[in-house]
Amino acid sequence: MQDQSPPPAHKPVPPLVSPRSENVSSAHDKVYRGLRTRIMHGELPPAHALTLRGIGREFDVSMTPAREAVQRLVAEGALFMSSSGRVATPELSNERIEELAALRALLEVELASRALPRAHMALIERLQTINGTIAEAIAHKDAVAYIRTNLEFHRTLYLRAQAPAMLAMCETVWLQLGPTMRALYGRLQRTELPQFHRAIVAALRAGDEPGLRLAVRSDVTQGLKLLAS
Amino acid sequence: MQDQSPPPAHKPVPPLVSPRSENVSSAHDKVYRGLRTRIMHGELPPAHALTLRGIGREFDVSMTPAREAVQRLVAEGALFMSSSGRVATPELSNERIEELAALRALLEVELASRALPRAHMALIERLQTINGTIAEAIAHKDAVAYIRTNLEFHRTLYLRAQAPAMLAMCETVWLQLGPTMRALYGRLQRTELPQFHRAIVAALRAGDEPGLRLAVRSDVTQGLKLLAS
DNA sequence: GAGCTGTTTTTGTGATCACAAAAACCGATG
DNA sequence: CATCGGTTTTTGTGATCACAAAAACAGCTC
Repeated sequence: MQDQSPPPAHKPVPPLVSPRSENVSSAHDKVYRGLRTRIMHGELPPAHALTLRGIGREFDVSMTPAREAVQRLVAEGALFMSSSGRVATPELSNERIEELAALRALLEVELASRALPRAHMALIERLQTINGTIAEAIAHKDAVAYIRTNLEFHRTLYLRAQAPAMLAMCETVWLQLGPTMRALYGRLQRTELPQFHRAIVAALRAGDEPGLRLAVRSDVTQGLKLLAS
Repeated sequence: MQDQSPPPAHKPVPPLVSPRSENVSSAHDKVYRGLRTRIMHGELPPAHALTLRGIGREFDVSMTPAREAVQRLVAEGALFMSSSGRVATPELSNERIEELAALRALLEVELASRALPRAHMALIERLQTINGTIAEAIAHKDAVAYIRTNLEFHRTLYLRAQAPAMLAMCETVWLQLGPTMRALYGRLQRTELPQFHRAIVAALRAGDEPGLRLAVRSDVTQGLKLLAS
């Protein structure tokens, strides 16, 4: 009976590899950001289930930071939590999608309108470059790359609006739509490049505010109308 | 001091008062909702600091659910977290307040517009009743009651819009403005009852959509314009 | 062979603990 | 009297554990 009653057992101090030095930015933030970009970029399909222990294993942290990250994403609508606490990416109803599309239109038209007077040449050229990257993603039939670069186009423009709270709300909507957009563009297999993006650039160049508002509204609305099929 | 040398003895199982039976809805939700309504209703001034252990003591839970609730509120912008992890109610800059006011106008005009075709007589009468309660709160110089009933007026109307995602975003904005509204109305000491609320009710009764949009926009904007003083 | 029941595994929840860093405190010194 | 130094206290962070409930699985009966 060598180890009959291991009295201490109380070894709660694990490695402790000295987490200081270097701005690790708190482990749960790493998990939060990792999951957030994955969801927003459409790397996860709708109704994809996640487990806290699985997340912890993947990001090499314990359950505590994983839970905080998940809670935060649930609060933002990026994940849905069942009554038993299980979390999964949302499977949106048609009414919900239409409502989120209306929200996108409302917010993004305003953001674009505010960005217009501050849009200089360098910004417009950057937007055109991004448009080229989007065309590449479409040519490669890479849905994730398409979603990511498409959002980058919009964010680049809206950053000029100098309206951080409004942009944050906008990104929350994108987050909620992430898995749905993946499912949508995944089965859509579009081959044309976004026509409205060119209209946006043209309106910016011309300083045409009504044209810009219409182009943004059309771009935001068009993709999400196809799901009625 | 007083080296008790507390023998751990490994007794991690506390009372465990059988949390089953009854839908306790998970302890952190109780904390979240409690803090959320307190912040939204303006019971806390701006820059009011909170501690996890203090929250846990107040709601009679441990630090874990308190942390989750705080994380969630931070994600929604209801609390701000310093780099060292301390949390406090936000002290908004003037630009931020103006931006949030613009967001309120954008969202609430749309919500009111969507609610208009569904607004029946019972709703209009309910709104008038709430207006009476608001007048009482003003008479009693009760800032918290004023904020609470004022938000109730708006929420009652917007619920008819059948747009839950939009209403949720709207409430997030209210949440961020809670402490600021307390500070504002606290030192304002207004005695007149809200003129635009009557305009909203009148426009609803007349089915006048442009009038409704203008009235809502004015009501939302007016209060927050005074802070330039 | 299909359906149901009892068991086993998985999973979320909340409490506790050790630790690091920030904050508060407090005394000594110029 | 103010300021600086060190010490003590407070506070957030993350890991771990026990437990309950849900899910998965197995075995048994009809």
